Amino acid sequence: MQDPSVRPTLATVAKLAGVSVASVSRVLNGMPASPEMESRVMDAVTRTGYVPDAFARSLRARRTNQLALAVADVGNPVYVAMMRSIDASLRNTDYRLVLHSTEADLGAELDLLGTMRHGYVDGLILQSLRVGSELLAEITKLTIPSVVIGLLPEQVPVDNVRTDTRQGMRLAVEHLVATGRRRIALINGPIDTIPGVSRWTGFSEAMTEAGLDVETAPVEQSADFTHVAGLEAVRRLLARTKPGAIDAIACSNDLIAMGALRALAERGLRVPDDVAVIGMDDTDLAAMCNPPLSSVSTGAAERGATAARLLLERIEDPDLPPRRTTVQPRLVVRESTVGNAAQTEPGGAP
Amino acid sequence: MQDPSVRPTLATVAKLAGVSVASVSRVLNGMPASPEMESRVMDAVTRTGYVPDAFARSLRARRTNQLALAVADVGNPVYVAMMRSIDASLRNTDYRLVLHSTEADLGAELDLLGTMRHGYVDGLILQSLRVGSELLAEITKLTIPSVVIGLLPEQVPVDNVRTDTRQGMRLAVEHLVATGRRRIALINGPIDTIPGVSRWTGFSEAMTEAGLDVETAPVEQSADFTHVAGLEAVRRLLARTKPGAIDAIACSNDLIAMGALRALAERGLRVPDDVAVIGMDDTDLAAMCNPPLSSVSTGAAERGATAARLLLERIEDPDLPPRRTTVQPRLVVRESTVGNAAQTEPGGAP
DNA sequence: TTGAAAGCGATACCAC
DNA sequence: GTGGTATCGCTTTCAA
Repeated sequence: MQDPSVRPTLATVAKLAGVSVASVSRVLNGMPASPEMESRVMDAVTRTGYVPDAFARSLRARRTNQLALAVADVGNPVYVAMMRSIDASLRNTDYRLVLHSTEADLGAELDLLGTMRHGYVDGLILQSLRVGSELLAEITKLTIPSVVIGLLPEQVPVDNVRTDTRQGMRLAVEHLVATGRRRIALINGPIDTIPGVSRWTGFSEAMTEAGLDVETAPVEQSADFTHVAGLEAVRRLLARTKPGAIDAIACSNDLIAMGALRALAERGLRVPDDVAVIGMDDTDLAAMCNPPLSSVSTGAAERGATAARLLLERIEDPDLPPRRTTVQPRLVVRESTVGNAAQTEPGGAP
Repeated sequence: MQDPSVRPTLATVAKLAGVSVASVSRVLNGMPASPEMESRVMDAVTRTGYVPDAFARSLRARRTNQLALAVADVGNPVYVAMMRSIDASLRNTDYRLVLHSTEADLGAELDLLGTMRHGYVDGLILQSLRVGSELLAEITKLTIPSVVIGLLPEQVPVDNVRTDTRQGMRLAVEHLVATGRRRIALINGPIDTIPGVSRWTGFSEAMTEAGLDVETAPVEQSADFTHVAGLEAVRRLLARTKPGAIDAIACSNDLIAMGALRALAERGLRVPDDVAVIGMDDTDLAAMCNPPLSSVSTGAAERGATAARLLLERIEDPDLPPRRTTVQPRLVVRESTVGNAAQTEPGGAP
């Protein structure tokens, strides 16, 4: 072992082995070399405790071995699930993951896209709730491979992973109808967001197809997609409707659904006996609820894994045409809609 | 604007401005320069759209502007809270966060510590459940500034952030006793882990001090700290004890407590009327439970923020003596122990 | 104040 | 197969 206070470099190793730095580099990168050379180099490497410097290598090789992941909120279970599966997808590659939380703030997102130009990552996965024209402009200007998770307009030439929440909400309502519910309420998120609109559309379509009147259906808007806002929305809903007027609540996501479970309990209503509740996203929370929450999976993990795959493919071949992947929602039945439910019941698009 | 396909470098800017690269570098780094020089450079910079290359700068400056964060499980709400607050702490610095999930696997942790030697980060925050001798050996060998979140032996000269879960469990039991409970059960995690031992110790101490018999107290071990394992453990507990034999359950964490809420509901037992339940960690989940879960906060966010601060300080001054910070647990009362509880009730060490 | 030039540590090209 | 060396993009002496 050498003096540990100064980090050994290729030159250190080369000198000790009595060979050139070029040879050391070659051996270390698995290029052809004589057995004699190999053993001398490897010996010197272990004796010096040499480890290549990531940045020097990157500077030369024009490759950082880093990918950036930007999520709206590192605290939200849906995004956590995505992160997790992206992390898992990268485990057998030599990419590191640089994490950015944008707090769903446009300014932060724009900033982030700007910093990409410093070239500290080989690619970017951007998860964004609302992709407006401003953001879009920056995204298309990006010079590094990138994948957007979220709803991108059709013509944008950027790899995109999305999920069909309109269809997801239809699955939810169809399930409620199939299990005998007729007085179905919707707790939607803000209607001025893309997710809000598509959920509303799905609800409306499914209700109509079931021969139920959407016009008179109780619909309440939650201030946002959080538990607290959901709880308050359901309280309002229950306050303004007659007892028994509602026998099911379709919620825009699991957090809101948890609020619903709570609000119903406060009123002494039993789930699912009096009122069925279904959520959306099928986060880890759903299985942990009391009672366990039926939910429509929006495939967060699958979306994450797909995004990772698309990104790696594009890095491999930047000339690939832009690709668009849609993850189909899937119904997961638990006890909040069916008392003695099977653990899981497959569902999905026809 | 230049040809966008080739990234402008300092040389590009220098040529356009008709000055030397050294001058451009100086201006860009805010070193003294004539106003004339400044305007010429800045003009050329905007015209070329120049942005410095992160890796080239790092290679030269011996500073990566990156910190590594290794957590046992990016899916666990406690670690998510830590991540979040670390991320927030770094927001106003120019450090990026490289995320690693070790899956609580020793091999993965050792691997990770090894990769640190590639020098791609300026510092490391390592959160680990069980710091054994093997891991410890590697940690002390680390040549970069690092902070460990978790229980480190006293003599280890590494910055350490910890929480006193023994005291935390005492707070939980004292609260149960203070609210009239006497037949208190403990659902502990694996007793062969550090957290498992300290929770048991705290439980035992508090019970004894309250004049309750620990020997006969119902204690069940959960296979791990997850919801499913907790649910099963509580089912076992209820199966082997007489109805009414238990009027409170202290749980080793919130996930287990959620399992308890569910298991009690399955038996038709009311919370808190029949049985009080208290969790630990005070994760986001606690407030979302039905009923909302009393919990002992182990200050995940605070621990994260502290770790970040310690790390930045050490990077600033590597000669600082090793520091050890303990975050005191804090009781948070919700409805699972007290029917009509105040939202939060301050508590803590004497 | 400004410019020339020497590295930082690794890779890859070009002779031998 | 091996060694010398230019180069990646930037910072930082050292002179002028």
